[in-house]
Amino acid sequence: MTDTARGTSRRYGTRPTMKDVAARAGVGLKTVSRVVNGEPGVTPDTERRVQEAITALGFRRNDSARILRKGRTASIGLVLEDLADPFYGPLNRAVEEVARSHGALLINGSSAEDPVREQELVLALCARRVDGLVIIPAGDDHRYLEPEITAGIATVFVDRPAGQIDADAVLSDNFGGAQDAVAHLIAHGHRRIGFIGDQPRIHTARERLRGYRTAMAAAGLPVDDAWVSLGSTDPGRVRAAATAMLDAPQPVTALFAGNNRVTVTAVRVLGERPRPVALVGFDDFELADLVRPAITVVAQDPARMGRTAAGLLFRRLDGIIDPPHREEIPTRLIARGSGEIPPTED
Amino acid sequence: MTDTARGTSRRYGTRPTMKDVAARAGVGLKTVSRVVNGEPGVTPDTERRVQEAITALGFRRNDSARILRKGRTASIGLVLEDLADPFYGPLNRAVEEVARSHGALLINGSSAEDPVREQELVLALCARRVDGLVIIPAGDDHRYLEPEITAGIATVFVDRPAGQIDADAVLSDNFGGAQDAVAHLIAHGHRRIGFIGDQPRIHTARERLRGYRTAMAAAGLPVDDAWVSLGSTDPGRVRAAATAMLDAPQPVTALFAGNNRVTVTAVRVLGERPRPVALVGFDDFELADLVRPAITVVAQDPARMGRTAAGLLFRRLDGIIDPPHREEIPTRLIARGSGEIPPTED
DNA sequence: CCCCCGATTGACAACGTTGTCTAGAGGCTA
DNA sequence: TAGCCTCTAGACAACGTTGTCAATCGGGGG
Repeated sequence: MTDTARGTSRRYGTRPTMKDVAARAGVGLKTVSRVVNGEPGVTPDTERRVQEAITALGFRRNDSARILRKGRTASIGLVLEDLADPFYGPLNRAVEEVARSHGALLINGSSAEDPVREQELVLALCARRVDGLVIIPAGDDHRYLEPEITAGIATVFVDRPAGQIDADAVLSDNFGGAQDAVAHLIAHGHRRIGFIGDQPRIHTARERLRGYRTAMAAAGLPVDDAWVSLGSTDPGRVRAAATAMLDAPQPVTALFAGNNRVTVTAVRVLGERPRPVALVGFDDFELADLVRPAITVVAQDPARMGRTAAGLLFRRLDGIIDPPHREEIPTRLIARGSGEIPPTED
Repeated sequence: MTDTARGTSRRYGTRPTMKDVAARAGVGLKTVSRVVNGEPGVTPDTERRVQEAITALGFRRNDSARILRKGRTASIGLVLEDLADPFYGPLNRAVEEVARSHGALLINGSSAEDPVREQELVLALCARRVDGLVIIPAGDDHRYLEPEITAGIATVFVDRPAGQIDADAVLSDNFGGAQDAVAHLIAHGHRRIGFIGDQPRIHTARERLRGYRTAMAAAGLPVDDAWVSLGSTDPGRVRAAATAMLDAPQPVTALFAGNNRVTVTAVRVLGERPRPVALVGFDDFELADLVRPAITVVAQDPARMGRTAAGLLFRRLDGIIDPPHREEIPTRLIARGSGEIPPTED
């Protein structure tokens, strides 16, 4: 780029800089910077001249340069499993609102539940020097983050804890919620209850299974291995698991679905069967009250999780340095009908 | 920051730079740059020394500086109405996937359907020098974008066209889809059909209303003003509108809901009424098939819209400069039951 | 034995902004 | 009127990287 192409006749794709504005307004570079940033010490007359030049040239401050100079990017990264998953919508939005209230932008991406992709994404965000990270982890080893955290990138894990490192985390009460769900079914007379959950490498799946087992044990009920199925939330897999439990010689009379995707598939499967089967799902979802029977769920509060996580992040960024902190968000059982169906024998 | 604090004993919050790596490896700065970027012309032995230094220091390239130098940020901005709205989930994800395949990150934010906030957000993204923008507009005047587009920021509008400027747009066939929906109801015997839609300043709401009116006119049916209600999608407003239409002396026998939020509220209202009322909704939604009756919808394809928009964006970024291009994505009527209910008189 | 060539390497400027420091103008006090 | 202080303004370096260019080295051909 030649100097002549700059300032006088701008070419397509070239933006005016403060230098150009300064030249046009007949002032120094720093004076433009002062006007742009609303710093004091500029005569009203000078300011007017600069403003006119800014408007005439269509100048817009280059935040890349500003970031480089100031060291803070005023942006935070959010890594979650799938941007398209409705469960993460409110969480995403809540994080965004908090970021916005702190003047920060949000960069986000999906890990697609792939630890490698999670790491790539996180490190790309670190290279951008985001001020902080909110991570819904896919992997279970986050030692790769240690240098970043040491270097000052605040990090908060949500929904699932970090693996192999000690970091802030905001989690649902998965264990307690699962206990409540199963206890609810037991209270309605069920003794053979199936659990279909997510892959066991996922922390929430393990915790919910633990809640299931604990509630069953607390009621003195045995658990047949055939009643427990952990794996992908692929509809085919879930459908097969549910069908197997329902067609067994001693079929389950109730299902506890480990997350909202499992619940949706379970609703479809149960709708096709003659005999009514009770169902409680972990995670609330829109329209759960419109399905017949309406679906009883253990509701999490994803918006609150997002708000809490982002709040924690910015407290850290503001220099309030505590030891890593783990926060647990309570769940709430919402009885709507499907969980109150009594057991029926063939 | 003193030079002694750098390179030898790093402090918390300070990251090593290429200069530090170079010093430690006993090579020049540019050689480190070459290794980091995988450029040719480095001896295996030198490369090894540099790699060791990188690992030892926990160096990570500062992309802010890189961006400043190279002029491309490898990031695109996505502005939509609400990150938490399930309709935008697949769109968001599709844009992200395309961005990822081009090595770009996604910065996104919600306009909350507020034109001022949209503009703030868009200009903040421009200040970050995103390479391109995908915008679901809230406002109807986008002249503020003209200098940015001239400066080379590629811009694609999705779901709704830009206002007052000529820009790429990817839209659903709102008019045709609405026509199909209403014609479907007419074919099932309805003559008094209500339309509850979004605020009239929103392009899609106007187009869908136009489709409604056209279909009615094509069947030679009059449209009573009391059958049409445009406004916010707030449940209270929608409920009131639906109730008024259904309680009128000449009540409507079918409802056409202008978007998924309206549809959901309509389902709730209709579920409370003794007399069955037909319903077709614009936008598909998860579980529409599980509600009883299952909901007939005009389905859009938000993932395809996102893919198309992002594809267009990157084609522009790759220098394929066409005149602004408008693409229309077809809709598809999915009959599930609620749209096939015949008219019933009191 | 000298020269040329390619390969490797590093010095230096530039990207556009902000922090620091200094210059100069003008007003006030003694 | 000299001296000091305040207020405005600009020169300059720095942020950490990459592009350009020149220097150095070793080897092969004449």
